[in-house]
Amino acid sequence: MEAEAVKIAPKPRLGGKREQTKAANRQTILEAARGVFAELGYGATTVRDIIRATPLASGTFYNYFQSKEEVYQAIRDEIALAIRPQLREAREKAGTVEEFISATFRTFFEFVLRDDFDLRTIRHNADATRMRMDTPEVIAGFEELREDIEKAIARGVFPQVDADYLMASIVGVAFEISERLVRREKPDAQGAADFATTLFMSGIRALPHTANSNGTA
Amino acid sequence: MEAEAVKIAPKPRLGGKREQTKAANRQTILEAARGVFAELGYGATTVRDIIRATPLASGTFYNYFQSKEEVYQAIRDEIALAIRPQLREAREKAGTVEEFISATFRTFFEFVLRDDFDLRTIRHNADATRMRMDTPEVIAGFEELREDIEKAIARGVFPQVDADYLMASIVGVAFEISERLVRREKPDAQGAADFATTLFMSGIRALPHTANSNGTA
DNA sequence: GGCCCAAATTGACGCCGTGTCATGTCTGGT
DNA sequence: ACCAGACATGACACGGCGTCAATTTGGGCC
Repeated sequence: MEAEAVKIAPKPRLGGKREQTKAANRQTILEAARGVFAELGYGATTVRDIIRATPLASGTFYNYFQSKEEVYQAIRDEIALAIRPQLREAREKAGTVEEFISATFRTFFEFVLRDDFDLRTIRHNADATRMRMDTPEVIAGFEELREDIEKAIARGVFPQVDADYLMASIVGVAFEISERLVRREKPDAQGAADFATTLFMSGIRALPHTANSNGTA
Repeated sequence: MEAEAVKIAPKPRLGGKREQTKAANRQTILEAARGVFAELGYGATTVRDIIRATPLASGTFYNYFQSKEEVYQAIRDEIALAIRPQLREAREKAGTVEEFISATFRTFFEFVLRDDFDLRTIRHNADATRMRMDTPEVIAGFEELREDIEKAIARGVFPQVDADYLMASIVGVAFEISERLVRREKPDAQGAADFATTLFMSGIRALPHTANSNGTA
């Protein structure tokens, strides 16, 4: 028992060629997958398609991922892990409800406009069907939002509302509006954030009375 | 050429056994699919699984649907076609913004609580991943909502807001809250509708200050 | 009833994606 | 130089996929 401790810990040197290759292969697969998902759409993509877009052998794929679902998850999780700190930071700075809400929406919409993965990937679904998948890290982001709301309530910044439903509402509005936002001719993250913020702060009647999706007066 | 016109028009008698069997087969497949989707989850289900839950042969399946996606679409579309008239009727009666919003949410949440298909089907996805698919008829329902909002604006009932974003917001809140609603120990459609309605009418600050998802004071 | 054609059903078939595993190759430690 | 273990490889067995020639069924017609 005591002697084993020496053999365990396979010394993961950061410069080790082994680790380098592993990391490189993982990235190769992920990048190939991004391309294939974007080209064929998630549904039509097969693990074989991903491997073919790679110099690797089919067996190698399964050393890194169990299925295309897991690859997709990894990609989405990467995105979620990139935006979550930004959202947290934006919300932490908020001293008022309005700042909290406004910063959340603006950060989210700006990120969505920069990241075109979702758009290209999900759209290619057959016909008019739309799809949305929330991976564990995305869902964890939802929970973070709920926690931040609860903290804000505890600090007295927020009224004492149902944090779960409020989180759900923010998430729902953020995702659905962003879907329309990216399709607009001149996508305006700030405008979308203003709309959502006003809605949450004061309701429908306070929304700007001029804007229209077509720009028609 | 001229004689053919007589033969065409295959006389689709409503009592014809042909039509009856076709309709019955279609229903058989749809019901089997509902069961299999609920049991295995959408992702894991194969067309073969659906056929096996049926006395039919594999080839027959393809006389009715092209793929499991199409079966799923048919099921969702059926649901969408069932709720859309209810939503339209509820909104048509509305004389004020509040009635419009309130009726939409209440009707939707009550329907969701009655219909357990989504819940059982989508959940079974591997791990924690969540999924949502919007079929054409569902999307058509979104458009109906947008039209109703535009009509209400034209009638002067609604302020002149961005109907597209407002529709998206209502849809997003409705779906995300309903997801939480069905998981609550004592699901309360009216309570959820009140929450959403208040949010849309007057914003966060007007939300009831007592409710909490856990019921903890 | 008997006849016929078209419509619908059947299930075996060829194709392809899946995940595995025995074999081979390379890395890093001694 | 040598070895052990980690990793890559691709052939393989399995099963789902969509098709299609053969068969059964339905109904119009006499």
